[in-house]
Amino acid sequence: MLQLSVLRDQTDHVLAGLAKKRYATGPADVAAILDLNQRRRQLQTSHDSAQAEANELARQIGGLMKSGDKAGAETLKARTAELKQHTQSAAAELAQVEKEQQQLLYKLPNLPHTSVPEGRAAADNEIVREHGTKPELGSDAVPHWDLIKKYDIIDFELGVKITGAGFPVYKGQGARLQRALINFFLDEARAAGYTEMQPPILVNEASGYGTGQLPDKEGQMYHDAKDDLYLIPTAEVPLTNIYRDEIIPVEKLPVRITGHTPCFRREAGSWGADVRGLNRLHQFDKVEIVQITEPEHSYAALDTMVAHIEGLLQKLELPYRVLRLCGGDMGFTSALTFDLEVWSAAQGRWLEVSSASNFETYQANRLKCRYKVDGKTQLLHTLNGSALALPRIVAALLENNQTSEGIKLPAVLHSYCGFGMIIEKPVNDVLDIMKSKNKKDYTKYLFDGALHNKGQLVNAVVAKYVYKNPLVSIGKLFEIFPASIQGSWGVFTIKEQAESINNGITKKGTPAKPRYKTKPNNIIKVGQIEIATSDQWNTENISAFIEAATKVGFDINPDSTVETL
RNA sequence: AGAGAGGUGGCAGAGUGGUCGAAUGCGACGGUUUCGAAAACCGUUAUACCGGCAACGGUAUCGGGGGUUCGAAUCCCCCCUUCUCUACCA
Repeated sequence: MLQLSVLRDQTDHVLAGLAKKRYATGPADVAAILDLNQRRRQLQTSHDSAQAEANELARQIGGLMKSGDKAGAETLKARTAELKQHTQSAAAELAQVEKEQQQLLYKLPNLPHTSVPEGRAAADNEIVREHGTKPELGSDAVPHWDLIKKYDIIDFELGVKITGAGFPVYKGQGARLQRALINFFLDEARAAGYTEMQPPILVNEASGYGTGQLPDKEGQMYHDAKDDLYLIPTAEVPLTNIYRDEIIPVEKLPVRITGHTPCFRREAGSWGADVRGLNRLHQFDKVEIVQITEPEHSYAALDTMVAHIEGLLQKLELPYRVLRLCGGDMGFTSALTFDLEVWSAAQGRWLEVSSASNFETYQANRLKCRYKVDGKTQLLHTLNGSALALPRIVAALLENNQTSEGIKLPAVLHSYCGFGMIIEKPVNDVLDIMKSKNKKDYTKYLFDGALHNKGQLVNAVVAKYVYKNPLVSIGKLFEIFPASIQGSWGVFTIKEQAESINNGITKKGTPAKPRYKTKPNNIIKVGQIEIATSDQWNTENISAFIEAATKVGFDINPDSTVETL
C-alpha cells in the first residue's frame, strides 16, 4: 500500500509511476484519495475537538457528583448529549470516508523503481544476462510430460483421481528428487545466512492483506470458508507476515529467513499448450527466501538474492537467463522484479523458475513492519524470491539431461537423491521380482542381454536405492545384501556363507537346499572381500558390473579389484 | 469437543465505574557522582492519527468487535487466544 504522505507530497511522481505500471485509472483514483483524505482530516479534527470537550465535561460532572451538586451535573449533561450526537455522527462518517479511502488505496499498485523498463507485457522485459549453454538434444528427445511417463516418476492421472487436474502424484525416484531438491535448496539458503522456518500453509485474512494477496487476488487462492482461512499461494505470505505489526530492533536487521512450503494456486482459466505437464500446477513445492532490510540496503539485498538464486541454477547446471521485468509485466506489489528463467530444451522455451522482488515499503506499510531510527519509527523494506520453485526445475532437469540410458542428474544432487540417474525400471518392480517365487523371471531379467547390462544395473540400483548405501563398492554390495536374497538368487554369496551352505547348513541353521550350492572353487576376491559366486559370475562380468554401475552414476570404490582365487 | 481460570505498557505485576495512558518492580536509555566502573540518586522510556514551522496540544488504544453510562482497563454481549482438568486424536 502506498503511503498517503507520498501521495500528498509527491503526487506527480506517483502518477508517473502508476502510468509506467500501466495502471489506467491512476489520476482519477489518486485525486479521489486525496479528496477523501482531506475530508477525513476535517472530520477527525471536528470529532476530536468535540470529544475533547465531552471528556472535559465528564470530568466536571464527576466532580459535581462527588460534591453532591446533582442539579449542576444535570445541566452539564444536556450539553454532553449534544456533543455525543455530534461525535457519533462524525465518527460514523469518518469510518465511511476512511473505508472508501482505504479501498482505493488497496487498489493502487506499487510504484516501479527507476530502473524498471517501460513496457506493456512479457516481450518488453529486459534480458539482463544469460548463462550456460543450451544442450543439444537428439532427435528422439521428448518433453518432460513424456519423460515422466517413461520413467514413471510423476503421475497426473493419479492426481486427477485423488484430487483433480494440476495435482500430480510424485512417485519413486520422482518423489525422491523432489525431496532432494528441497533439501538442497534449504541447505544452500542456510549457508547463505537465511534462518529456516516452517510456517503454517493456511493463513488468515489479515495475513492475506499484509502481503497484498487480498483484497484483489482473492480468486487466486483456495479459501476455506468454514474457518475463513486461505491456502497460501507462496511461502512469502506466512514468512513475511511473521513480521506484521512488529517494530524490529535495528540490530536484528536485516531479517533473512527461508522456508519450504507447498504452494496452492487456483489459476482459474488459461489452460493450454504452454501449461502442459509441470509448467503450471495447482499445487507445487517451493523454497522461498525473504529479507527485511533498512530502506537504504534493500537494493543491495535484492542483488544478493538474485546472485544466490543464480548460484543454485549454476550448481544444477541449468542454462538460465535473468530478466528485469517491465512496468506492465511486474507484480502488483513490487517495485523491482527480476525473473529467472531456465531453458527447457525439449520444449525449446524458457521457463520462469524464480521471481525476486523488492517491495520497498509497499508491503511494510500494510504489515506495519517498522524499525526505529533516531527515535522515529519508519517503514522497512521487504523482499522475497523463490529459491526455487520445483516443478519447472524438474521439467528442465528431465528434458535437458535425457539420455538413452536414463536421466543424468547434476552431480550436486547425487548425494541428496541417493542416486545419480533416473532409470526406467522402477526399484519396486525389481524388489517384487526378487521377493516373488518366480525366480526364473528374475534370472531372465538379470542375465538378459549380451553383457548382462540390465542385471548389472539392477544390482547397482538395488544396492544404492534399496539399501541406501551411497558409496557402493562392489565388495560392499555383497556385504549388504541379505543372505536370504543372495541365496535365493543363486548369484553370489560371501565365501564363508557359501561354505556353510555347501556343508549343508545355512547360517540360520536350516538345511540348505542342494540347488543353491555354490562350487567352492568359484571364489572371487573383490577388494578385501572374498565372494563365492555361482557359475554366471566371473572376474570378467563382475568387472563389467563395476563399469556399468559407474556408468550410471554410482560412486564405485576405485580400489575394488577383482581377482579369482 | 465439554468444564473452569486468565489475556493490562519491553518484561513482571497492581488496578473492579470518575483527572488511569494506567501504581510498583525489573530492564533499557540519558544525567549527577567517579580516574573509570559498581552502588546511589534524578530524569526519560508505547503506537497510530489530527492540529501546529516548532515547542506543544488533542483524540484513540489495557486481546478484538459491539453495547450500557455524562464517564469503562473496570459492567453486559459476541469473537479470538492462553493455561488447567476431562474427552478425543497423530
